[in-house]
Amino acid sequence: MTVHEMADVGSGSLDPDLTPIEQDVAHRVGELHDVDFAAMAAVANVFRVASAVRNYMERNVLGVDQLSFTGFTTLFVLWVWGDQESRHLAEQCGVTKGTLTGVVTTLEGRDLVKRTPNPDDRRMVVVSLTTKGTSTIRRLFPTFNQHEALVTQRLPDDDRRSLAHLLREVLRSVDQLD
Amino acid sequence: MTVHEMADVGSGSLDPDLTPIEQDVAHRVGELHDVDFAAMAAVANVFRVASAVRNYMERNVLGVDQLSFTGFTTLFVLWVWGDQESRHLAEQCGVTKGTLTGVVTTLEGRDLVKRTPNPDDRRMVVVSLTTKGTSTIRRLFPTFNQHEALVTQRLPDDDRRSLAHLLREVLRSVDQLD
DNA sequence: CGGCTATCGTTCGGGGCCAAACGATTAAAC
DNA sequence: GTTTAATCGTTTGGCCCCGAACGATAGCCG
Repeated sequence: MTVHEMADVGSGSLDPDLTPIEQDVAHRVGELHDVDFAAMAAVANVFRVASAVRNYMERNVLGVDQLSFTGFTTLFVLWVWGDQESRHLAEQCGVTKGTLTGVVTTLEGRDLVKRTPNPDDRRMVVVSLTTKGTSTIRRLFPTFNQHEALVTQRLPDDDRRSLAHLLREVLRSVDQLD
Repeated sequence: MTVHEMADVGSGSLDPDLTPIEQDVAHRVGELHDVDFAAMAAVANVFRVASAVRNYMERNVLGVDQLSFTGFTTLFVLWVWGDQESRHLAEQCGVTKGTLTGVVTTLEGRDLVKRTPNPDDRRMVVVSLTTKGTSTIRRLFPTFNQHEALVTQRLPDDDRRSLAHLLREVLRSVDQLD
């Protein structure tokens, strides 16, 4: 249903689940025709949640270790998959290789990861966890996961799985477009 | 169900909906006890989707106008709610006021918004759309919304609304924690 | 009135982020 | 065997992002 169609039903028919912000948007954008309001709400809330959770995690979990969210992700990827060449590490962290260079340099300066040139192909560099990096991610991950549970505490377990499932479908939609 | 409990059922019982990445994580993190896998998958996928959609939009919709995602958001907020004092604008855009200063400066340099000092209280600055800014957001928003529909094209309308609803609950969970 | 106190927007430092250009290295083509 | 092309990680320039510190302004209260 578009906003226009929704307006036809009467302004009192606004979905009460909408946040106050969304209700404003529904009213003001209503002047346009053919607005896909469901898609707009879904996408907008993905960004709101990502921003809120990212800030929450950096403040309450990662801040004490001076770690950025991407820095944490990098440690986690290396912990789960083991040593990685830079381009693979960048891809799994969801950043470009140029960005990863900076992130790895930061982590290397704190002795959490190390670079090792590949002798067989001198273009490549292997990134791996140091002892300090390993102990850091092993200590941090359980806490991080507990807070993942907290930021989704209003959702029963089935809803958490539904949320993950719906997001995977969006991911597949985007992949189809490239 | 934790990963540990899931492992008890047998490794062949992994949810087939999981992406290959998630299946790896489930196996490797299985050494730990009490991992809330549903929460982990939900949160991780929020970030994957946010990153993928943000990059997609900046490349395919906003790139031609040299607009960042936050720049677009700023124009949209001003368009929907009208002129805003900086602190309100920052809050609705989901960034700090320090960040907004830079974003507004960038937009001002491209003649999309303008700053007006408030004569009644000279601490405040009102940000408003220029004529060029108004025409830009009016031209851009319909295209943006069409691509919001595209990146969620694998979801029927009911699922889009469910997704938005579940995300709102996460937002409320985070708000309760502060 | 004059000194607190709060709040405004800006500035600063340190990172994260991308696209494009780059040098180094390897592989392919002839 | 030398030229050509592809791929690696890094660098660069420009912007976004945050938290903390700052100067300017306004309101309170003795």
